Amino acid sequence: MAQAKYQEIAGRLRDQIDSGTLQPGERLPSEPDLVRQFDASRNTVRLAIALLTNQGLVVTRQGLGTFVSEPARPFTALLSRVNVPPRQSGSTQLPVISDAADEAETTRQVVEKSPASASVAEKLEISPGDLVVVRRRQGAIRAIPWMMMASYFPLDIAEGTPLEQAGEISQGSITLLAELGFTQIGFVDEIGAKMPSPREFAFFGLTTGTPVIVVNRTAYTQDRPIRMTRYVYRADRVRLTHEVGTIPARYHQG
Amino acid sequence: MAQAKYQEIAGRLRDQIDSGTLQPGERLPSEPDLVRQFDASRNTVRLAIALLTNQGLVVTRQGLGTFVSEPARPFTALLSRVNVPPRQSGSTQLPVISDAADEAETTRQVVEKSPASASVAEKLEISPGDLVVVRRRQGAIRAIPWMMMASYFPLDIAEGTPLEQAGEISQGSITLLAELGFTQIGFVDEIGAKMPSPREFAFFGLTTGTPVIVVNRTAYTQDRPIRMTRYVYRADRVRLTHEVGTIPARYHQG
DNA sequence: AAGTGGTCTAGACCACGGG
DNA sequence: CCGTGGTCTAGACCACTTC
Repeated sequence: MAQAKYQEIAGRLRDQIDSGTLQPGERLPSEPDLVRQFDASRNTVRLAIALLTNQGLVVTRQGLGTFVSEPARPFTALLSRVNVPPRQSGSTQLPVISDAADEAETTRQVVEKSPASASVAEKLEISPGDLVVVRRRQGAIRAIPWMMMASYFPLDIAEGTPLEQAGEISQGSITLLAELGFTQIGFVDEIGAKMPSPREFAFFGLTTGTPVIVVNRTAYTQDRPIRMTRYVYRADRVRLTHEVGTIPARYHQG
Repeated sequence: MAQAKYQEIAGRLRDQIDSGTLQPGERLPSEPDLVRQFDASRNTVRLAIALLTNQGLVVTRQGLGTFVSEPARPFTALLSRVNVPPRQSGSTQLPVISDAADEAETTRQVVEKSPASASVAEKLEISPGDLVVVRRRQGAIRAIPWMMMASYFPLDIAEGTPLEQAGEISQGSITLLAELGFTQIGFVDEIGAKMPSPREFAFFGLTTGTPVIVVNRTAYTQDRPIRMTRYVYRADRVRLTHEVGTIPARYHQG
C-alpha cells in the first residue's frame, strides 16, 4: 500500500481543514459517518483522528464530537527589552504585555529545600543532589493557567535569608541578592520546547498535541551563577518576545 | 474503572523510565510480552505505547522494538547578545554557538515571489495576499537538518533589487537594505512552539512527539517594518539563548 | 432515548530487520 | 526464518452530552 488507509483519511480531513472547507470550531463528521464515508473500520477512523489530534489540528470531546482547533489569542511574555533599566530587564517575573496584563494573577510563592536535579546543578555549578532553595509560583490570566515557574538558589547563598521565607520578597530577589553581596550583572536565557509532563498537562488543562515552552534563566554575578529560574508556558496560548535596538513604541505590542 | 487499562500500563512503563529501571536507549518489553504481563489485548498495549510516544518518552522502530528516548545534545542558536556590534546582533542568520558550529551548513538561498499569508501580512503591515519577496534556506549540522528559515520582504522594498536574486547577498541583507534607504534600527522576536506540519516533520526527520520552535523576527526602520524572518527549529536538538548584561566569557557556551 | 466519543477484545495479515 | 512493530477488521460495552 502506498499509504496506509488511516493516513489517507487523515490527509483528506487535513486538506479540508487547510482549505477552509472545515472551519475552526466546526465539527468533523462523526466516527460512524467517517466509517461509512471511507469504508473503514471504526478503529482505523480513530487512528486517523488520533493523528490529527497529536498534530494539534483537532480536539475531541466525549459526547459531543471532534472539532477543528480554534487558535487562541496568545498572551505575550516579555523576555527582555534592551535599553531599559536593568532592574526591569532582569526582573525575576517575566512581565506580561498582552492586553490582559491587568488581569494576570500569580499564586503566593511556595518555598522548599530540595536536592538539585542534574539540569539545575549544571546551571548553578554545584553537584547534583546538593540542596538548593526552591521558590515556586504559578500564574493565571482570566482563570486560565498559563505559567509555572521555579527559582533555584544555591544553599550557601539562600540559607538563613529571607529567600527561605514564603510569600513575596518586598524589595525583589535581585535587590535582596545584591544586599547579600551578590550583585547580578547579567543573565542568560536558554529556550526550548517539549511535550508536557503529566503534571504540566494537568495544571494547564492542555489538550493532546499541545507542547510547552521552557525557559531557563540563569543569573550571574561577576564570579558565579546565583540563581536559575525555570519558566514553563503552554505553547497554545503564550508567545515570548524580546526586543533589540530601538523599537518605535507602537510596535511594542505587536 | 478509576483509570483506563492502557493508562495504567503507560503509567507503569513511565514509572520505570522515570526511576531509571528502563534506561535511555533501552528496549521496552515487546508488545506480546506486555500483552502477557498486563493481561491485555495487543491494541490496548499499543494505546499505552502511543501515549508514551506522543509524550516523547519512547520511540518505536519497526522490526526492532520500542526504545526509551535518548536526549540528544542540543545545538544552541544565539538569539541576541547585548553589547555586541549591531551588525552581528541583528544578523539575519542566527549564529550557532554549539561546539559543532564549524560544521554548520546551509543550503543556497532560494527566492520566490508569493502572496503574503495572514501572519506575514500582519507583521509587515500589508494586506494578506499582497506580493512579498521570500528568501528561503535550510540548515544542517553533521548531516542533521536543524533549521528552516524564510525571510519576507515587502514588494515595494525588494522589487528590482538584489534581494530578488538567489544565492548569497555579499554584504548581507541588513547592509543592503540600508543602502536602499531602509536602515534597520531594531527588531522584535516572537517565540512560540507547536507540533510540526507534515513538511516540517519530514524535513527534520522527526519522531512523533517532537515539537518545533518558531521564531518570528521582525526588523524595523524608524518608520516601518522592512523584513520578517521566520525560523523553525526542531525542539529535540535545538535550544535558543539570549544574553543580557555582562556575562563572563566562560558562561557563553553554558 | 439517541448520538457522540472512549475503552477493550480477538484475531488476521503485512513490512521491516537481523540471524 | 523468526520476532518485531504496523495496519486493519468486526464487534462489544461504557461514559458523556443533549433532548
